[in-house]
Amino acid sequence: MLYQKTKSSTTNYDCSACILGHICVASDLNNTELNKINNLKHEKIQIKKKEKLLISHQQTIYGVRYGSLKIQIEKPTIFNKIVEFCLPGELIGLNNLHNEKHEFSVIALENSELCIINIQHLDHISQDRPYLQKQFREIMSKEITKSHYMLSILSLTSSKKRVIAFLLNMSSKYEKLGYSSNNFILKMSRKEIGNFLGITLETVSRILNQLMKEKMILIKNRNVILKNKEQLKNQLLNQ
Amino acid sequence: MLYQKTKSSTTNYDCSACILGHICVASDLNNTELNKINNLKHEKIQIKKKEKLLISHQQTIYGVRYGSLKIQIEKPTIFNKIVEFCLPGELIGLNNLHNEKHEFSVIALENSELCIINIQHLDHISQDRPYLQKQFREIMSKEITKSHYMLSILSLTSSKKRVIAFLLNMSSKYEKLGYSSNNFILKMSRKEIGNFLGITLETVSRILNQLMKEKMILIKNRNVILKNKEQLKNQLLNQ
DNA sequence: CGAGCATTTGACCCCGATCAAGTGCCGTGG
DNA sequence: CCACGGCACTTGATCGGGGTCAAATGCTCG
Repeated sequence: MLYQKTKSSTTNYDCSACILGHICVASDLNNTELNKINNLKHEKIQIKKKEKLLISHQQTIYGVRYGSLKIQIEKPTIFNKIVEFCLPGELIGLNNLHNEKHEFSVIALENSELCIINIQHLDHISQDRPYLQKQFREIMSKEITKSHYMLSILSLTSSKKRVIAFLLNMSSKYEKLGYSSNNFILKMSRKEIGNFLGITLETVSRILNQLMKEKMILIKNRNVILKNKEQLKNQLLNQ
Repeated sequence: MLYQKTKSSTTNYDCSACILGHICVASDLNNTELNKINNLKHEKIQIKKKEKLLISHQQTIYGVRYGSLKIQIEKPTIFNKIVEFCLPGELIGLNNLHNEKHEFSVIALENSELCIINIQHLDHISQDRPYLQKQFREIMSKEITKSHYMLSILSLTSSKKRVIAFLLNMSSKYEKLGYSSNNFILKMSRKEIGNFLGITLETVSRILNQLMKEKMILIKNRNVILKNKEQLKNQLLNQ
């Protein structure tokens, strides 16, 4: 189940042709600029559902082309804590651009494809393009903000609020991708949601069904419909 | 109590003369390089104990020169969640280098001094110094790693583990500064620790006293002595 | 179609939140 | 310098949310 990079099928492709260009590293670039960085050719990698990619080397980040994945910390002290779920357009490995020991892994929740971005290569082409550096810094900064937001969610005492925050978070992720923000399919299990939120899978299940009884959502298996997003948001405000 | 930047006393000073040079943005630079960036003059700011600095503009980061501070998210939905305690040599504002709305504040736990680093200025001088960009990226990446570590702590179900992780975390911070890692003074209240860890102040108090009874620590008011760090670390591993 | 995982649901119980009361500590002002 | 007010901290009692264990049912994929 462990996926070695060397075993994987990789292909060169052109950044300017990437369907994710507008939300990826190359975002905010106009066509002229996009053509300029055509020389940023890089590989892509396919990961099948449930396969695991152990991240060890520090010179690479990954952009999700399609699919969905979970990022989990690999530590003896901490039982495989999931810190993030990633959808297309998101970057993986921003937490790994330094020398301190820090192991984590990427596991595909469905068949997925990542593009492999060599950070030195990115450095090279951004040397005379300061806006690229700025843009990359902004992406990293947003990542920190996201983590802080998650920290605040995990401090919300009630499990109900955690689950609601999770649903709204997934909703906004799908919205960003241009999909319906009220009607989506969860790619992860109740157990994985629980891991992510710091609660048990039974509690996740109970709360989802409670929210359904309260007519705020509809949930059948992993199909979610948010019936009343405003009411959900209000729940986060209460006391 | 709200501290306006315009009201504050600021002074220009020279980066190469900063006592924090070796752990600040200029870290890993040799003396020759340090001289090169002498033109990175910038201001410093003094914040008195309990004073608050609201961060709004996105072009600035702050380096702690001395003192200690807490960083908290300002959101209507979340009651002033503390996401970090900062000691000298740490950077503040890395989560704010993007355009998305994101308010947070810095509150001094004791009289402190920050140096104000204009990010555009930093950009300017690092344009022909790629290693500076790389270094800054590494610092940001570490910040993400730290947040992920905190996320995993907040998922540790037991409050006891949270408190132990907090103590070990503070210990390593003081160690990095060259102070004793087994004997330090907490600058924050039980309430603030509880906020940070997502538990109540009463629970913090009870657990600290429990750890004392178990002879792993000594604590009197805010003076902490770690008597058996190995045992503390083992507590995190158990089941 | 069947094995094994995912999910639901119930019962029980414990950890930690909440409320409350008392003590300690610190800074300010008389 | 002392007295006082208010915050910080401790400690106790109670209670409920959510963890744990268990069993049944539902899905999914080989």
